[in-house]
Amino acid sequence: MKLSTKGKYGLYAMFNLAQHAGDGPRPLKAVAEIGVPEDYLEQLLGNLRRAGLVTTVRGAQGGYLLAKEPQEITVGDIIDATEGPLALSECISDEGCCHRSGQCRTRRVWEYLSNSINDVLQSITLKDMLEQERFD
Amino acid sequence: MKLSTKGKYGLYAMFNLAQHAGDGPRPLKAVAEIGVPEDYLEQLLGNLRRAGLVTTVRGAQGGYLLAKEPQEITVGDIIDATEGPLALSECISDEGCCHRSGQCRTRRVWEYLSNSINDVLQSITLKDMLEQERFD
DNA sequence: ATAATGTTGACAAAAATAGTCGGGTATGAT
DNA sequence: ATCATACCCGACTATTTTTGTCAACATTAT
Repeated sequence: MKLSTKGKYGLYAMFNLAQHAGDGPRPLKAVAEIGVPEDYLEQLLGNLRRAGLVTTVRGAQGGYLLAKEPQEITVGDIIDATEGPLALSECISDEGCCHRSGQCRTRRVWEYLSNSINDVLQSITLKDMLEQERFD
Repeated sequence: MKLSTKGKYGLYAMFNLAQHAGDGPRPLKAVAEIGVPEDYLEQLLGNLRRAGLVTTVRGAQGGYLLAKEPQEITVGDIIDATEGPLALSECISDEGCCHRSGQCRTRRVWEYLSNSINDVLQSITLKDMLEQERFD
């Protein structure tokens, strides 16, 4: 069970934007300093834009901006936008998977785990990362 | 971010063994009633055996048995054995990944998240699933 | 012996990941 | 106007992971 690079790169990129919030639109080239191929990063930022986490300014002097304040953007939001929703089992999103004996008894476990993990992911914001006061 | 079928099938299989604990060794054919190809399930049970979660009896009348009491086996143990350890970022297991600017600041986040998620996974045992009293 | 059963390693199809590329569109600067 | 800077979008490809399948072997109850 691991994260793909999409979620990781997505967080790097968003953190980079957070660090430079207030500097005006930040072009892709600049964000790519986190060490991700530009063409690939562009796709990820596209997903983040469609998720409402960044806004863009097109044309010269354009670039990417956080769409909200850092304290309003959580790690969970970013993972969601770049990796797709957390789905420990398709039983949670899909219906009609419980036709075999014994499996329904595990469904509530997936649900409980998903909710718990989402809570954790939602509990950290970009602002927390900027301040870095937490994380025991 | 999702679980592969390995973890899911692994939990199904372990829950199946838990339900039939006390019946003696349960052959692969019987466990496969959870709806998983026998040849594939065999590999997963092999991993669960090497992780010390099941024991086996070879030969006729043989089969698989839980290696411990249901309350001593957690969902986290099973996911670990079948999917490999939770690794949100290779920065946690590997060293030497923090040579680019800004990335180290995210490392502690991965660590915090990993620990939190592991806690959740470790908090549910097979006994909990058998009794099914929890899971709000 | 023989049939039932677990063990092992190699192989392969399918899907997901991780990019790459080429052409578009918008816009500030000149 | 035009040009350079940037974002936008869809298609393509290589690599890796997942999800099996298979064949040969080892062990043991009967």
